Formats: sequence, structure tokens, C-alpha cells
Amino acid sequence: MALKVRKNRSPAPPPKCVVAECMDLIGGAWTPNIIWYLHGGPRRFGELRIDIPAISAKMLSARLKEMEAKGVILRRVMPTSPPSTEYELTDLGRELLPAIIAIAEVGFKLKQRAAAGGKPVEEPPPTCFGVVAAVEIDA
Amino acid sequence: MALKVRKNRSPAPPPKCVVAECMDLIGGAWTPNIIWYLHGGPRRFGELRIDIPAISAKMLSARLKEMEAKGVILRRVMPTSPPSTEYELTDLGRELLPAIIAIAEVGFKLKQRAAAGGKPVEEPPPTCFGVVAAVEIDA
DNA sequence: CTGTATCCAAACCGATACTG
DNA sequence: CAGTATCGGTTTGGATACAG
Repeated sequence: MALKVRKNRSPAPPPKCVVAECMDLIGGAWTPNIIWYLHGGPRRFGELRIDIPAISAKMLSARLKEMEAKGVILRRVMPTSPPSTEYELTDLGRELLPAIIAIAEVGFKLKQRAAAGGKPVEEPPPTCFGVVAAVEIDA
Repeated sequence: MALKVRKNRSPAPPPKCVVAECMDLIGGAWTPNIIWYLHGGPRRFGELRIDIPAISAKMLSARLKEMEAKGVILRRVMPTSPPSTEYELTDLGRELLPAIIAIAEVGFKLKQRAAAGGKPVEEPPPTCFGVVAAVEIDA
């Protein structure tokens, strides 16, 4: 251990907080969920509604519009009948994924612990999202 | 690249979202900031108020109380004169750090890009928080 | 110094109903 | 299918003043 315990109050000037820049993009209550369900590829409005059971059409619409304005997602209207719309992460949106995944990993651990009755989970899952990373569809 | 591009709509059932479990703990608007400034060690009420300039005493108090109730932080009153209070991350709170740090790292990248005029930053900083990890005070 | 109390504005959010 | 409109309730959050 190279660190020493601090003896005085607030001797270490805290590093400038850089959390806000990211939280501005993922801070909304539903935003992380939307990004999460979009990370596998483009997805439609109705699909997202089913993905996120508790969300109302109004909120989903509002968040999607907001995220589009911020450049996090891309909205593409397909000229089909009936018309459908696809939402997709932009490059900027994909940059948020590490944060979202880290959040999900912590959430996974928390959930496991809760299921285990409050006792800490020992072995951290190597990558509980291997499944996610291996999305592979042939047709 | 081992992945193939999906050809149909929503063929991949999205993995259960585990983001909510963590967002319940860090979802508040100020919570990530508080955890961030607490990750270097215990910190007092007034210090946090200065650390997070935009926060009001009311909100800071509310968040701290909420986080204490959730077991994320520990509140310790020091029997000094004038009395002071220290807030510290619990084990549970420390488990949230990977997510917070990931958020901060993304925020750092975003900030750099913004400073660079919107162009993407190429080299990812190895650990832009080495400074943070090396808190070391002699006296 | 460490909060709490009150007032008040704005944002968030669900339910429901309706349009193209 | 993909939204929008409206209503109403809850939450968030700042300002200010006050208390232990």
C-alpha cells in the first residue's frame, strides 16, 4: 500500500468533478435504460416500450427527442407500411456505453447480493455481458 | 470481428436490464457528485458544499440523508467544538465507484472533445485519475 | 459549523384519449 | 405503428431564514 491515511481535514483538493458532463447525457431517469436497450442495434419505438415496461409513451417520446437533440441517438423513419421508426446510437451515444455497462455491472452485483440475502458476492462475474457482446443473428 | 449484422427487426431478445438496481443508488441528480467527492476519504458537510458549488444546503442534506438510509454512506458526528460531521462511503458505497469512475471517464473524454472543437479525441487517457488514486498526505 | 423549515417554481411522470 | 395533447400528482431544487 503506497497510500497514507490523511490526518487533517480536507488537505487534498478534490479533482474537478467531470461527472456532470456525462450525467448530463445519461442523467435522466430513463436515459440509461434506453441506451442499454439500444446498444445491440437499432430498435423501434414500440420495441423500446416493451423493453422498458414501466415507461409511458409520453416519457419515451420525450426522452428520445431529447436524446436526439443532444446527438446521442439517431432517428430514422422507414418508408414502410405501416410506417416505422428506428432509433440508433450515434458515435457519441456509443461513447456512453462504457459508463452504462459499468452501471449495469454494479447493478448486477447488487442484485446478486440482494438475492443472496444481503451477503456480499465473492467472485465477481468475469463479464456478465458476454451474452450481450455476442449478439449474433444469421437471419 | 465475430459479430454479424442483424437482418431482422428485434430478433435478439434484449438482456434483462440491470441498470435500474444501480441507478436507484446513483440516479439522483447530485448523488454521483457526492460519491465522487467522497471517494478520497471522509469529508464534512461544509467541504462537500464547497466541492459541489451549485448544490444548496437543503439538497445536500436531503441527498446525504437518503444515501445514508440506503446504506451508501456513513454519517459520523465528531464530538468537537464546534461540532463537525464526517461522511464516508460504506462498503456498499465503494462498490458504486467503478460506475462513477466510468461515468467520470466518459465525461472527461466528452469534455476534452468539446475543448477540441467537437473533434473526437484519439488517445484514451490511460488513467485520468492517477492523481486521485495517489492521494498521499504526510501531515 | 451543521443542518432544518418554509415557500415557490420547474421538471418529471403516469393515465387517458386522440391523430396520422 | 408512432407518436401528441391534456390533466394532475409527485419530485426536485433554489432562496431565504432560522436553530442547535
